[in-house]
Amino acid sequence: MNIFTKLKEDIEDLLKSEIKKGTFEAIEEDLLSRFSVEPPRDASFGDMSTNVCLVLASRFHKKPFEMAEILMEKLKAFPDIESVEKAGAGFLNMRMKPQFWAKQLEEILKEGSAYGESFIGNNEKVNIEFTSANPTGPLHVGHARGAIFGDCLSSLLQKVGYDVTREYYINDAGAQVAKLAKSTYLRYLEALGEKIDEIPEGLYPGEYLKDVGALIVQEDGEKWKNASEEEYLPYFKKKTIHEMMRLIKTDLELAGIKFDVFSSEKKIAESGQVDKVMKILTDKGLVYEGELPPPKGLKSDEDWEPHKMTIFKSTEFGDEVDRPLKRADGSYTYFTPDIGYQLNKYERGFKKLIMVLGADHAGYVARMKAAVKAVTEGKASIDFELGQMINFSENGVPMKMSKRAGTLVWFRDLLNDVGKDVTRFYMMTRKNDSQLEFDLVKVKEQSKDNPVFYVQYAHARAASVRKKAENFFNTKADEFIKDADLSLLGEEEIALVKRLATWPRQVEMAASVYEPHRLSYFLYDVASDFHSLWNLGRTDETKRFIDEGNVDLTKARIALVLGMMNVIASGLQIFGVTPAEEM
RNA sequence: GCGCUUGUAGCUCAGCUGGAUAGAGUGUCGCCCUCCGAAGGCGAAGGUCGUGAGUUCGAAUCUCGCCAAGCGCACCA
Repeated sequence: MNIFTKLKEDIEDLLKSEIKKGTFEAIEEDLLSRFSVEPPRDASFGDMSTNVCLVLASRFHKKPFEMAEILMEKLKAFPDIESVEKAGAGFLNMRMKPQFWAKQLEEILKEGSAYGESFIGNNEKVNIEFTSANPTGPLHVGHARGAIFGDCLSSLLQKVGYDVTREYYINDAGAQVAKLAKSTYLRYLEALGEKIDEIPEGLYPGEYLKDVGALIVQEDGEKWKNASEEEYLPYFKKKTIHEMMRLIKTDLELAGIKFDVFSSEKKIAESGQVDKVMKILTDKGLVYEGELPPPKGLKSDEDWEPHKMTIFKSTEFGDEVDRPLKRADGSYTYFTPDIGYQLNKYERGFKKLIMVLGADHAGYVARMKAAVKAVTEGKASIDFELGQMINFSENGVPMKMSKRAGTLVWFRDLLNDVGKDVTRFYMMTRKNDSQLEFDLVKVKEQSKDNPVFYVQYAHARAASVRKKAENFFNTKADEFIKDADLSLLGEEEIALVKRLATWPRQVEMAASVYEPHRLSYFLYDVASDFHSLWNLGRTDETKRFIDEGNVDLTKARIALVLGMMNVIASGLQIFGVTPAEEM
């Protein structure tokens, strides 16, 4: 439960009843919710703060401080509120009673790592498409960010009550696939002992295709040796795609990512989806035959020959220029099947679509938004989350990556080197759309400037305290904290409870802006509070979590420790990171 | 030339979708272990929030101009 939302609702109810009593003038109902209840910037102001008087006083034809006077008295009567103060230009700052915080801790303990879940998503279906790397080889580090971000965003939206489908689009149709299959064929011949020259320009030279070639030899022997391209191509396409997807799925598994749906471009196209798109757009009068102007970035010395093609009037839906659906030779551009795919999602019941892409696909956004609007009559919306690139370095030395130079690092190499948990958490320490520095050496450092470590360390340390307490009480912690008297907790300890109690709000806020990275900062703060508390016990033995001379206080403190572990676990769960029991 | 993203402490970055005195880490300086995990804690110093205007009770946050960086701008996906 989000305690801020709860208090806001209570204040709204209060306003309504005071309007009834005639304290305030009647105003439109929807205005009554246009204020906020938030934690104050400075904790010394109180626990919760509202701008309700600033926002609404003028509507009631009152001055903010006048309205504040009136509300103060009413709020003081709330059972959980200890005191109310006016501040600034008309803020109301409230302090909650200690029992209130004790109740929050009880709830955290009851809910475990489920704490922070909510229903604001209302079980709405959301389709999140991410990764969707072409099945031409294993995932490389360039896919890492999108894959992890997409997965974490999915978990985050699930946490707040959306019905999330993680989806991967397999580009298994088109010219690239034929090139891929031809490359495999060369490797097949090679595996049969034939001498092949260098893989020709335009084909795929990747080593991993050798395995596919060898596999086909193993299964089919010389069956395809003298086959014509026409004969071998369909099988080699299918086989190679299948094997490449196996590699990709292995990589994903290593990263802790599990997709719900893999959609095949080929299958969707074969179902007539592309023709359907043409028909819908044509029927709406959004298609014409014509020529497009030369691209804006064209340098004057480059050639540009206009062709007559079939074009979608995407400018009617906010795009910069109209986009071609069919080339001059009548074949479809990549764009048309893609529209068909988005329509397919809509037909499967998704009205909320999210696509996670690299920033280099930014040009794709406007046209696809336009297309989705057109083809679903505005009933579905598609949001794009563009991830900026990662600059990889090793001890400060930038790593150059290129396929040609063969220095490209595979995603699996990254995962094996740095570890799944560290990689995932570290990706969540930056906003998706800002550039990320990823130093393969620094992310493994075990110090507090590494948030991954710092948060895990707090959890491991807490686990160690729990273990020690369990030895002391000779029972499981869950048992002996049952009769803990949480009112015994001191001010510093309550401060941590207060932070933990804002967790549901943090999750909701992060979810509402699709920014899971915010949670990493919150977890860092929780860890920091915990480490501080710990250190109080260094100089003052009575402040240790386990005070053998004070059994009751020890129980209450261990309850707090477990509560903190729950919140860290709840957050790490969203990130797909396993909380460390020891390090 | 146009579009998108970004610009906050020396460095790396947060900043709660317009709120109160702009925050962390790192680096620099000072302090705290006869051990519940010092892999940590406490404190000092450090900012004209790129820049110029505008919107209003109130702007790092919204609008516009300018400057700078990254990415993109074909019938390639």
